[in-house]
Amino acid sequence: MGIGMRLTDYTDYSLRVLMFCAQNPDRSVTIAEMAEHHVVSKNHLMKVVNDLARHGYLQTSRGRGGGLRLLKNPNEINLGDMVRHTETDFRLVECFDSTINTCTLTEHCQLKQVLGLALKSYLAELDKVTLADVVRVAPAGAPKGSVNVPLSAIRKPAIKP
Amino acid sequence: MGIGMRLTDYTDYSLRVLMFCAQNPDRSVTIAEMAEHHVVSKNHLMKVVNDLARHGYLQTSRGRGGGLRLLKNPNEINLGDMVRHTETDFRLVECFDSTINTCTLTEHCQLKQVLGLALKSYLAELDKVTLADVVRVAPAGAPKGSVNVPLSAIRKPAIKP
DNA sequence: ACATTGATGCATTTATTATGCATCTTATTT
DNA sequence: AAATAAGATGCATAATAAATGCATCAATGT
Repeated sequence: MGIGMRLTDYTDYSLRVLMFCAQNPDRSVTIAEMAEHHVVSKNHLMKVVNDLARHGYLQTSRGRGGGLRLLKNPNEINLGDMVRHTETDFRLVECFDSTINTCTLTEHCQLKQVLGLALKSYLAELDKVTLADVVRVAPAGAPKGSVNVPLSAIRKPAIKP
Repeated sequence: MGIGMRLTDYTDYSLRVLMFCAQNPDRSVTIAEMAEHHVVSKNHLMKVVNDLARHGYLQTSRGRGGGLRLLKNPNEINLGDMVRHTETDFRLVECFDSTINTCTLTEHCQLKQVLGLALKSYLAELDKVTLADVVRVAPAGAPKGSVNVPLSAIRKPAIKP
């Protein structure tokens, strides 16, 4: 069992899109291009890109010559914020709904608070980091255009004794 | 979208089982009892309990009068360890599998490390806490035996603008 | 006009989790 | 010894969420 602390591919691709844009600041990149590069469906990236645009990360333009551009400087794009946007469900254990809860444990149970602190700590760590920190420009002569591997192909089953 | 940082019900119930046992140190508690109290299927709890037993948290005994007992002191049971046991998938973004990866970004991409640090920070926070910290014994006269609500009944859809 | 590119909504597939069922083992009680 | 009360185990099914695909529309440049 366990889905645990895993982030969605959605978040993963959101980050990749931003990284890709950050690495190509001098031009418009297209969804098709990234879909090919990352071996994801265009449709999936569409939504990712669309969401990023809605959140003000990207400027998009249609038609020939169109594509995406970062609207912010990479060093102004915070990973914590990103993850807060793309990951929607931070429910952890919402075992105690105040309206219906009658659990005896509740009054003295600190679980919720503890997990809340842990999550806070997780995000705080990401808050320290910007896109610029994770994307370093490739040095001249680095192999370009190599093909990426789709996430789905490299999923390894969680090993559990 | 987003499953995000949510812990599984499995983890949630694991914690609840331990908490329940911790609150009844003077006797054996049964799975059926907890299933009723927490409104979960016995089958589900069976696995939870079984796993906890395998990991040395619980002593189980069959037959009439049997049930569960904590094998450790609540203050020796660490929440970080617990979560590491019950949550199996800490993959985050395993976008870069060394054996097949040819992504250009990889060499200069710090994403993995950054997310790793964040996770570390999350677990470190839980490492500070023991079962004893989250379970405080109810004061005399507190209402006993009130009924809990199954997680499935209180799931609220994630709201996203 | 046409081609290219993103936008949107809905449908489908896949993965994972949660739950249920059947059967077996172990212990206790009578 | 038989009945009963527990947990152990494996397989099957259902529920949920995520990933992907498809169809159609809107905008923009040539």
